[in-house]
Amino acid sequence: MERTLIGDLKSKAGERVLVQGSVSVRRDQGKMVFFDLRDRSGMAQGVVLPSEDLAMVVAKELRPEFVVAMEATVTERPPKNVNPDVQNGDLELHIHAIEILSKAEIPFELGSEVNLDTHLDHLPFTLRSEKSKNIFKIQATIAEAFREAMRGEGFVEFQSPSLVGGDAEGGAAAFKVDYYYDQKAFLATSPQLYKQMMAGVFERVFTVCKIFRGEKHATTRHLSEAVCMDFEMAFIKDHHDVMDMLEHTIKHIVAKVIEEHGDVLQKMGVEAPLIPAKFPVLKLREAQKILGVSESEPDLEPEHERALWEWAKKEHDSDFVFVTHFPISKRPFYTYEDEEDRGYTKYFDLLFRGLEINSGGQRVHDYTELVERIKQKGLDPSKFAFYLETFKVGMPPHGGCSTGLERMTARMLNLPNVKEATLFPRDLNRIDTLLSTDEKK
RNA sequence: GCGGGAGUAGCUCAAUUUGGUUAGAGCGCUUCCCUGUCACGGAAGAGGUUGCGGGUUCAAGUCCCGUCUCUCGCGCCA
Repeated sequence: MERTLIGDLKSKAGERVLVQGSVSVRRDQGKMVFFDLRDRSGMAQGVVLPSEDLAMVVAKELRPEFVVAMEATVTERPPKNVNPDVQNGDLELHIHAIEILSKAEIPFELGSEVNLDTHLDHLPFTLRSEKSKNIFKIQATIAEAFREAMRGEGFVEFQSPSLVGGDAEGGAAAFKVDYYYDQKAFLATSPQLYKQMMAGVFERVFTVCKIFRGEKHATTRHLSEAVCMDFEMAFIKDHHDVMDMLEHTIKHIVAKVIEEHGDVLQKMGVEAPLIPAKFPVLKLREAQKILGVSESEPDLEPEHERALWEWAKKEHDSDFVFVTHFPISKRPFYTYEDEEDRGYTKYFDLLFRGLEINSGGQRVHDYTELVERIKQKGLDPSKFAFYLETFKVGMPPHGGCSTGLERMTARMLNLPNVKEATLFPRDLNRIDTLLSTDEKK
């Protein structure tokens, strides 16, 4: 018999079907046994009636998470037994035969509220909970919507290398790789330099890739391994072109998440993001003035970022706010200085509900200036010859930005810790062990 | 790395400001009862070296020191 998905049972009333899935709960009534059975398409109640002697023997053995195949007749429930609060509450499966495909022994009830640490220690199990499944389905939608928006604007997706010969940003701590005999190698902390090279090839490019940062700290917003959604575009006027493009992609992402998962957001008690007609934009110094903090600080502190969210909500009905014009001294060598606001950059951060989820801006595209800027940072331009060739062979004005996928997911769903929006989070203390077969110790 | 908080049953947590009998609860688990449950219900039961090491005391889950782990905040950043 062909497998029938639980989501399709409604159209099979009266028919005998084969369903396969996992037992969620068993309610043993003595002479009758009820189950909730779920598969990828949904949940339905099954019942083993007293007349089903053979099935009853197996039914008594079943426990939560047992994987089973059942032959059953799809039956409409009598009106008094209809349960309007659950999926398929108007029908049930009258079970004739049960085959146990896999037994299960679970550490605790699936979906119970556990501490983050416990959740992470049992990921193969806890990721199966409704909440986790919803989080990562939505995350998949975010990445998909990003790609959609990019393709719609003529961007070409490319694959960025993870093994690189140096640390592009200079600041972030890179993981060293011991492999090459005579060259240093690292895991990429950003696709930045490759993105620029590719903008020279296709004008408009994007990538969704892993980045690795070995920063020695533990916070609710940092991971050693994260996913970034980056794009880079040529022939821009200035950073506002990048911001407009970013705003367009964010709006597309939010709209698609609401369209496909609006009911889930509601069930999770999460409000849809506040999207104004136009995201508010503040220069760093304006933001500092609003917050009443010193305008000589080179960046905003997390506390200030959260305060700025309050401001954006109140003044602009927005969960998003751009902050631009950070001092050039604190930014990488490729950052474009604003000719009309010397000492400050055509760069921005995008804050979403008080957390930096994106940063980007216009890059230096003039070869001579770039060499000069590398020197100013105390770096050796000859070490950047490969990258610099991009500009030597002619490069249009360009810019781009990078969105943290986990951060965006976490803010979208009001998850306090970004690790909750990461399937298998790695940080200073955590990496999955007990995977290898030859671990003898 | 620095600073707060925490570590008690499989999970989530209690254990009276001021140390005191055999460390409790809910959920889960095991066995039994139950023909309409849907977080089923009922009865009984198992389950703990209170993270680890040391100390103070007649007496330590509780106080002190060390150590490990988790968690939150901060520098940095996606």
